[in-house]
This record gives sequence, C-alpha cells and structure tokens, in this order.
Amino acid sequence: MRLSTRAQYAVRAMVDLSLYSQGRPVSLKEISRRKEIPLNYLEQLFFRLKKGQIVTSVRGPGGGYVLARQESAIKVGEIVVTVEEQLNPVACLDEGDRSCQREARCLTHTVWQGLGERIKGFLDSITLEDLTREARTRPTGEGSSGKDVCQPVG
Amino acid sequence: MRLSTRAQYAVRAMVDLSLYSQGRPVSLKEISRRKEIPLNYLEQLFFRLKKGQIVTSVRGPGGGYVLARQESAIKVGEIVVTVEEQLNPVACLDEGDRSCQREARCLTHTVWQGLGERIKGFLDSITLEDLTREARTRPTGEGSSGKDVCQPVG
DNA sequence: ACATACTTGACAATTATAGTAAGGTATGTT
DNA sequence: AACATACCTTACTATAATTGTCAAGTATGT
Repeated sequence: MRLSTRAQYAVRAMVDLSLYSQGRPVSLKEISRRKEIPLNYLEQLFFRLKKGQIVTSVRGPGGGYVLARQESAIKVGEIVVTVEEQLNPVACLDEGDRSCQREARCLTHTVWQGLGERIKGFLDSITLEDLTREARTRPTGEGSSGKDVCQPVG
Repeated sequence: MRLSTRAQYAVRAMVDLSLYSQGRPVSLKEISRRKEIPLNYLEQLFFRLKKGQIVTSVRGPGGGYVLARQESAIKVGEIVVTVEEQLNPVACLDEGDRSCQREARCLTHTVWQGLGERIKGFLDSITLEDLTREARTRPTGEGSSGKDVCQPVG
C-alpha cells in the first residue's frame, strides 16, 4: 500500500515551487538542487503536471514553471492522481476493468471502493496553501533552506 | 497506491472460511477450489494469518483452519496488515526508518501520516461479521456458490 | 548566435510481487 | 503399522512496475 515516490516527489516539488515562486517562474534546476531530486526525473514529473493543468511553463532563459492556479485551489489529491495515474487500491475499480462485473455479488468490492473514496477524499481535503502556510510561519534561517520534506537537514 | 493481491486474496479467503466454517475446520483445498486461488499460495497466506493469530489450525485428515476469534472481533485491517507487513503509504513512516528524523521540519510528513491513519482506521472499522452478514442475507442458490468476490460467476 | 530551460521519447537497472515447486511434519483412520 | 490427508516451511523463478538515466530536440530571451 505504498504511494510511489513519484507522487511524493511531485508534492514536495510543488510545495517548493509554491514557496519560491511569487508569480515568477522557478526553474527545475533550482528545485532539483533544493530538493535533491534528479533533474531529468523532475522533468518527467512536470511534464505530467503540465498536462494535468496544475502548472504552466515559461520557456527560454529565466523561464521555468508557475502554478496554474492559486495555492488554495490546488489539492494534494490532484497532484498525486496526476502523476500516479491511478489511485484505486485494487484493479477492479479502474475504469474499463471487466473482471468484476457483478458488483452486487462482490462482497469485498464495497470495502475497496470505500477505501479508495477515503483516500481520495483525504488528499483532496488538503491544499498547497495548507502546506505552505505552515512553512511560512516558521522561523526563517536554517528552516528555510528548502529541504523541508523528509530530508534531514543536519 | 495498490493493495497487494495477497491482501485481497487473504480477505476473500477469510470471508470464505467464515461462511463455510461453523466451528468445523475448513481445508485450504476447499477454499482454493471455491475461490480459485492456487493452493500453494493460500498456504503461504494462512501461514502468516496463523502467526498473526487470526486463525488456528487443525492438522491431519479432516483438519483445516478455524477462526481464532469471533467474526465480529476480526477486523479487515488486521488481515491486511498481517499479510502485507506494511500499510504505510510512504517508507519514512515505517518503524526503524531513519531518513526522516526531524518530523517537525517535514511538511508533507504530516499528510502521509494522516493518510496512513485514515486507511488503517477505515479498514479497522469493518469486521468479518460485516462482510458475511451481507452474504448470509442473500438468496441462496447460485449466489452461494462461493465465488462472491470480484470473480464474475457467469 | 548563444545560453537557458522546457519538451519528449527511449531505455536500463533495480525492486517488489505473484506464483510455483518441493519436501517435510502431524494426525486421524483403517 | 501403514496410509492418506492436510498443514508447515523454504526456496526459487518469472514477470511487472518503478525508479532513474540518457539523449536529442525545441522555444525564447539577451
């Protein structure tokens, strides 16, 4: 029951983007440096995030990525779904799956369905704003080094 | 964000055991036949379920497995955790993980932690009794063929 | 022109999962 | 005692997914 590191990276990167961009584009190089995520890997992630209309891009020197919407309008669940493709706990919940045709007879189906809904619901209840608000109210200095997420600073 | 098929099989098998055992041991051969799960694979699962004290075993001819407790005292979450080992959405929540030492600085940590708690909480809110009750109130006949879970009957 | 930085596809390495195989042990029945 | 049943345990293989790398391209500001 593991979230892919893709999803974890994506959320971390989006938090970084949100914190360091004040309307100005942030290059992946910057994010890569701050968050210690391989640049090429980030590029893949942001390719998806752009397709998912969560960010927009600015090409050329001084370019980079910008949030497509306000922080408060970007849900963590969105980010995760965009890079993960599927958030369903079991395959038979996926769209187009035909292995579980008679839902009424499927005892455990209801359980997995409910589980999926809880997961999605929870992640959708948290916005980028919620995550950055916390970071902004912290004392600056070491704490604002950017490595805020699951990476020991010392 | 997929649950392993191990976990899905385990829950299905436990439902089967619960339905067909009235105090009497049910052999894995039976369950294997009804649920179309490879016998050897089932053996592995029940090895874990026994260690997890969710079932007890009776050896020899006529033997099999029996629920270790009442249906109402066996939570789906327990079954899943027992065969999955880990239910945490991210690695840094695992016991003994040292990669995320300064929790206070980890912005997204809280999200994954909350997610893990929701998942566990939801699965723990459902018991075997909940699942079998539904099955028992259904009309018998084709519906009681045993293939009740994510396996089309026709 | 040149440098920056996004864009895109292909691919290799690693890991986890699913499933198979095989041999052993306990125990009830004849 | 012999046999059949069914649990017990370990080891292994194949497959798939994930993670991460590489490489070559395109757009654009200076």
